[in-house]
Amino acid sequence: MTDFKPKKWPKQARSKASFDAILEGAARLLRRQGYEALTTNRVAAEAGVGIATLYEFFPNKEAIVAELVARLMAKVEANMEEAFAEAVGQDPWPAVTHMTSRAVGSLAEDREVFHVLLRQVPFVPQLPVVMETRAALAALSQRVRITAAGALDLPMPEEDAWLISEMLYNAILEVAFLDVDEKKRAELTKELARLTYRMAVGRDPEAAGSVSR
Amino acid sequence: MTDFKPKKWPKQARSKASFDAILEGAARLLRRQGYEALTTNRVAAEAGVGIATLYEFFPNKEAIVAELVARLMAKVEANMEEAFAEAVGQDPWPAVTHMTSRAVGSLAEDREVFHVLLRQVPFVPQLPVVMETRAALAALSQRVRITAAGALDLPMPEEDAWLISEMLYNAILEVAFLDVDEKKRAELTKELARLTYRMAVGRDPEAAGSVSR
Amino acid sequence: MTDFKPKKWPKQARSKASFDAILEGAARLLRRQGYEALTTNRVAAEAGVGIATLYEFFPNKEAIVAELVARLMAKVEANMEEAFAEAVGQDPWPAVTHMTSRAVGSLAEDREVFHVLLRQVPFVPQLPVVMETRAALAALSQRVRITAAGALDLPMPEEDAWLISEMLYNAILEVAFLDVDEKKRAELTKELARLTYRMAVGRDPEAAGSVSR
Amino acid sequence: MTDFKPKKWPKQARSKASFDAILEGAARLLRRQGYEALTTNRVAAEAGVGIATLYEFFPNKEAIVAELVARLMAKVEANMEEAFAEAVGQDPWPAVTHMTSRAVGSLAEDREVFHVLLRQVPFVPQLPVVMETRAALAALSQRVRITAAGALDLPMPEEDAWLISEMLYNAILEVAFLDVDEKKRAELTKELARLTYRMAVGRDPEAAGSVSR
DNA sequence: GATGAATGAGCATTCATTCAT
DNA sequence: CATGAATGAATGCTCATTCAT
Repeated sequence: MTDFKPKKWPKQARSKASFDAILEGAARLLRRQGYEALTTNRVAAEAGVGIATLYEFFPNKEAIVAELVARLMAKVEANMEEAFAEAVGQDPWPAVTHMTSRAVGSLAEDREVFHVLLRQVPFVPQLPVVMETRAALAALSQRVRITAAGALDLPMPEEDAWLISEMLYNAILEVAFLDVDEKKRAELTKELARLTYRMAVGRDPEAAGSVSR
Repeated sequence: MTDFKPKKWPKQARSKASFDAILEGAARLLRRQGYEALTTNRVAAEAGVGIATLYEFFPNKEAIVAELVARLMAKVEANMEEAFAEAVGQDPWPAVTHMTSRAVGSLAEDREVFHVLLRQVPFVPQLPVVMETRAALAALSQRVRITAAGALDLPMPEEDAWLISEMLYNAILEVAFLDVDEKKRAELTKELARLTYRMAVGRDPEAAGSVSR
Repeated sequence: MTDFKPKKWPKQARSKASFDAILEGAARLLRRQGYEALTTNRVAAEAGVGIATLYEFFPNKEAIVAELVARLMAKVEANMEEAFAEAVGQDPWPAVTHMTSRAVGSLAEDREVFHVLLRQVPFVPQLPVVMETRAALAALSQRVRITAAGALDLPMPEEDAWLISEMLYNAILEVAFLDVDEKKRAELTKELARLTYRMAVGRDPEAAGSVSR
Repeated sequence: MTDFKPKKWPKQARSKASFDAILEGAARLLRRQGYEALTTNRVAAEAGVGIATLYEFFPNKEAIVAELVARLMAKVEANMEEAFAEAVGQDPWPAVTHMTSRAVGSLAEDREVFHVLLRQVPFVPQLPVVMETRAALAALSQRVRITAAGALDLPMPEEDAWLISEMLYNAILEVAFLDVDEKKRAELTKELARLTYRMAVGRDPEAAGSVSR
């Protein structure tokens, strides 16, 4: 029904600037006032472009939000892939710690915007780009469990994996959304990784005798 | 700013009926059309009362939603308290299983409404009644850890407890929101309890020997 | 696609007044400025009601126009039926004169509005109520030909009847739309009747030896 | 108020092509979507020229339509003049048949476009070029009456001529607009000529004996 | 206690037109 | 000669809320 894609992509430098200004204006508005206050006229005003320019690029309000989500998620995904590459070959415990930290970190950079987008905008959680990013997270927890030596088998591997990824995803969001200093967030992130490890492997990563290999 | 309380409570049977009809109408509309379609005029029409009657009882749209949330949450809390009472004296593993199951079950009864309310309405997660219910869950995970014999110590008890309750809360919601048959939901719920136990205690509840190592 | 019926009909006297004011406002605007100037906000302003009141009764602009057409056409049809009753038993020539005159007269009363509606509004000629009124006119020319004694047969009765009614319909409109005094219009109307008679019967109604019976 | 003339006429071949493309684009759009869908941006897109190029040639939307009308009407008029020349010296009945047929034929070629232009665009019927073409038709009916031997006198020659030309003009349009095969259209056209003859002369062109009574 | 008619501020969206390149 | 990015005034329409009955 609603079209979530831009009408056309900017080609010239001049239109690229307008396009970006619109997305930045929308982000600023979301951050300051929430989704209910996001109106197309306000976005245009905030972006410093005419309302008609906005509609030159986007077919409707939803498409602006969707494109903003896509851009933000692209950053998150890039971060996650980088983290994944860095984690290759590491032991599972440092690996999960590192990746969780990168996930939280990349969301925390724009935490107010992510908070509004992911928790207040009805259609955002169903956006393909969001679901794909969640899928990447699901892979993460799987990987931990499989790599960890002596991991206790879970009786319903598929279901447990789903549950763990749901829990991890939501907890990552909650930690990222928190308005705390970075030290505190880092502590929480480490504990989150620990709890994930406990779920996936069945014991504490730092318990005596738990070193893999 | 917004007033989340009813203007006045119904005294006579006649007004009680209108009051209830409004809340039920709102719930039906949320279930069928989501929050975006919830308008005061439609609620009144769906409830079969005049729009002015609606405003006789509620100062604004938000107050209707808040009161609906309060009623639904009251049921959840009642269920949880009952479950808590039943769990007294049980071992931690059956206790957490039982309580998780009751939590999921009471939310699943009205899952579409809860889904819309808790994930699409901006102000609902911040409503006191919701935050209180979440606090109850925090207690649950704490209790499990403390009661379990030989539980592995967590390095940041307060933070870990918060994280576990966040994860449990969100996962309970996700499981309750799922459109699956009750058998499947029960399985997922049991696994959710297991994962919570693993997080809180540091080992699987059904692992051979109940003390790690 | 578009809905041409009022959303709801006024029940109380108060709303009846608003409903009528809207239609009258629309008519005034059409008369003064034409269809292009007919905007919902202007209609509401002209009618002296709030824009929301207008939308309380009509689902869209087209429905206002359609209802206005319906009301005007009802008057025309009533006039035509009356004229028909009066013409029963008369000779064809006075009968067709009389009926043409009534048709022209009832359209001329609101000639500017009819002009705009029937010649400038894309969907009006296709409106059922308009097509029905035209059908009534078709019957008229048929009747003349059949009743007139010694009428020369037309080689394609159906097609000729259709053509005559098209010509009569359009000429009635043109005569009614003319901005002339009533005497002049009456003269033209009589001549129009004469020409119609000539078409249908094949000779002049006042030619020597042309008296029927 | 509105300017109905092109801003400038194309001189070079390149601009001639743009100019023509714009008019053809407009015609295609009118045919497919009607006047309401005719926007300058769409015309430019359909024509494959930039919007600014369109405004290079035409001062506004109306001028495009007016020029399109002028071109179409020029074809009709050319046809009519040719037909007139061919009819010189013929008897009135074959003459009127021939000319009516040519009129209908030239309109029918572009019937959807003519339909939209002449019945849905407010200012088109008042355009000088249209009124001139109508005037040509008035001459036709006059000519028939005067040339026909033993024509019955009409009491108000001027008014009757005007009425006949109105009726003929509108009927020609209606027959041309009809979505029927060419054979059917030819039949209707012949009957239309017959009815015109009957109006103008007062008897059927094929009645036994060419003098009434 | 209950009603429904009435409302205006505000929203998403369109369109003819301009102007710098 | 040609362009496309940019625009603001204006349009159709919705919605939470009030008020006279």
